[in-house]
Amino acid sequence: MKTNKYNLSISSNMFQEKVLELTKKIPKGKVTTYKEIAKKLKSKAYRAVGTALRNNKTPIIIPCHRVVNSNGSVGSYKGVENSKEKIKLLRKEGVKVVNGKLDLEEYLFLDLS
DNA sequence: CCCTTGACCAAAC
DNA sequence: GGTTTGGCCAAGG
Repeated sequence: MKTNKYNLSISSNMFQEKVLELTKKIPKGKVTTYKEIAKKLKSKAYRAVGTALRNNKTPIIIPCHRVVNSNGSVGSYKGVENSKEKIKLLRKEGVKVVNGKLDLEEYLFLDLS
């Protein structure tokens, strides 16, 4: 979907908005994956989810550090892979991170309604 | 418009 | 266990 006859974007930003909304719902001490967020949006735009979070201007309000890769590695934060800051935040919330990875079986939060 | 770039994923080496 | 490869799709140039 691109533009309408007035050359205005139709559904741009909606994707990002939804991503941020879902991210806000992740409880402290839990995480979710880029894939699960995309799935909730009925999309396979895994990468676009990352793009949306990168665009996030309010990292405190939007806890984007709780979004990780589906293989259990923490992924990136503020454009930096395996960000020390991201790991720190997660640990502070009670998530065990070992060697840049965590146990999804234990921490994955799926009920994003 | 077309082309490139990613905070990714799954499968295959 | 790890690295590479092709695919994915929204955004920006």
